[in-house]
Amino acid sequence: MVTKVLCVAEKPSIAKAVANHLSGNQVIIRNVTGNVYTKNYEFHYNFATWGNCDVVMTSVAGHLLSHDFATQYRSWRSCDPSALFEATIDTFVEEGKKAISKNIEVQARYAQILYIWTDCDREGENIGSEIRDVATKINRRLRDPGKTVRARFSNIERAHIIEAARNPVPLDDAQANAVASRIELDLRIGASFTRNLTLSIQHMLQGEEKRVVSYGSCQFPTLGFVVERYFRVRNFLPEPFWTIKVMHEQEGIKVNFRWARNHLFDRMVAVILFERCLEAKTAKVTKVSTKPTSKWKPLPLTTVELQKCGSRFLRMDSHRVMQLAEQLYQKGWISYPRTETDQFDRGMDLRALVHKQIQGGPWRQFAQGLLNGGFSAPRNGRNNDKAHPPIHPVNFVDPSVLTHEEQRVHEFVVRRFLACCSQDARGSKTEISILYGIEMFSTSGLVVLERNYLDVYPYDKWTSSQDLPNFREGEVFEPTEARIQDGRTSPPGYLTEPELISLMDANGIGTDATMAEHIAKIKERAYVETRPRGRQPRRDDEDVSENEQPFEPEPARGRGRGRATGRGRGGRDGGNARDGGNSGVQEFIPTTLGVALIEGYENMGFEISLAKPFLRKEMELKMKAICEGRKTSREVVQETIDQYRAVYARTQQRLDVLRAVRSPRNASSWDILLIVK
DNA sequence: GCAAGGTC
Repeated sequence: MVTKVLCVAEKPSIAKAVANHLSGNQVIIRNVTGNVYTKNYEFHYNFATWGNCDVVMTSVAGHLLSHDFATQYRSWRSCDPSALFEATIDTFVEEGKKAISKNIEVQARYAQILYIWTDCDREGENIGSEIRDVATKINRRLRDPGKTVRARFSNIERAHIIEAARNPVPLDDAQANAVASRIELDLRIGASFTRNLTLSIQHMLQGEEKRVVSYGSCQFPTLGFVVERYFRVRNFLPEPFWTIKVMHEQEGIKVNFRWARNHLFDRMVAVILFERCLEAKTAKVTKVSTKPTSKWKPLPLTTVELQKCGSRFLRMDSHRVMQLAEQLYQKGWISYPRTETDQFDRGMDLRALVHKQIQGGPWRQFAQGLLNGGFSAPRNGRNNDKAHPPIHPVNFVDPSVLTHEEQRVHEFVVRRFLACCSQDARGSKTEISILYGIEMFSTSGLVVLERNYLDVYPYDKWTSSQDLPNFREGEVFEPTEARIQDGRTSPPGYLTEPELISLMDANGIGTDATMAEHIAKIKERAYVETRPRGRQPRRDDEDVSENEQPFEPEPARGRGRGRATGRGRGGRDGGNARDGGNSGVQEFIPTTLGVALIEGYENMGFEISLAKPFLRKEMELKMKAICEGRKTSREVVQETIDQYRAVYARTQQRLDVLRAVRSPRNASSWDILLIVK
């Protein structure tokens, strides 16, 4: 008898791709009643493990099961919110997922093998266990050893998929359990704190009665970043500094030289050094060098990068960018938009993808140029989620069939991809150093020789500077002008969306798919407000000379106070230098309520601060411990709940004080701030 | 009315 194998992927696109590879196009496609996205692919396949099989390949759409408190706890006033720490949690299939789960049941009934093809990450392992739960309920034999397996795959390239089909492995229950703990903790802690905060504070807030004051393990650290920057701006103390400016005019060109010491915070010292320069009268050219330089093309596009670029270049918030990318993906124009991978797989035929783009669009000729010899393999970044390639166009679409907003995101994706397949920009950089007294000064100039990728990627700026006059090494001249100039350090700017995303990314707050949602959530909750950043006034500590090339300028805003440098950024990208041209990008300012919440929890004196990103990191460590068998999921849930109970109790005390002291009528968010402090 | 994580 032929073995029946039921394969289930995490999403329809994977089911389709895998079915295509395994079936050799001998496939029957059936619709699934009640869900327009899910399809069943029926074909034959000779598995190394089970021989010739009848295969049904289908998919779920993310998690199949939902979790919520038992019905008696659902109403907000049904119980004390702290009861949710131990309330019964029901697991069920939500209405919208019933058709998919029914399909699994029907297909699993006579299957001998359940073959899970979810993404190879923790969530995927958990989704796999949900699929197994549904299938084994109908068909208990699938619980027997070796009857439920999963595929290990890291991309959907043909040879790789066939290799994965050859080597099924067991589902990793430890990983699935780790996620189960995460789900339970987020639900219990989020719901209990949210109900408690809302029911205690709501009536004191102006505006709508229905305002929710929520706590979430991702919302709060996100808000925390905004508040922290806010205070860094507010508490900033400008510090005076002094610098020496040297200008020399040669061949009719005015050249400004930068002091090697940049600036000093001690006026006396600066004046003494300046006087020594004047005493020397002449300056001597110590170095003239001209070297080739290049500006690297961008890395393949990840979700986080797409969101940051959306804010910077398209003036769209990250949430909107993701919505549009999702639409473009579903219409089949771009690849899967949720990816951490910034490396293209070797097996991918990138030239074929470039070829599709010669059909039209303003990038048509550039794409043709790549095919005519301009092509260069993309750079490899450091990240690979082993599930999805970088975001790239998969088909040509006439821009006129897209909405205006779709067009802009699509154009960015296409241009980014073509830039990746192009060559670095090349230039020539000249550096001139002089010794004036015993002080060093320098200037530099740039000539762009080959624009290459820049021609298709207008989001990067790299332009030739003014020509430098000829200086000879050893040449001595009397500078046209030398003066001492004072200035003050200026505060960093409020947090921008690209910066916030970088911080979340670096601290593991949210995932590529959810970061934008957390940001949208804290706006919706009125914890923060956004406004377009106006053009920053030119800072006086900014050494912008006319012949300075814009290549790798000093970090944008917020150069610190000399010793205590700058802001706490931990991102890979932490304040990309390209921020230079981003007037109009949104900046985040916390509301009084947002500040009150963070301050309130920060000042509680616990070793765990709900506002800081450590908690999420700790959660990550605990999940790892479960995965490696060092802890059980029960232990982790129990000890974490105990920690939060302590914080909850303390919160409760303060909220009680707050309620007692103020009558609802004349209280304001400021009162909350004062009292929780 | 609540979280965060998948996904359409």
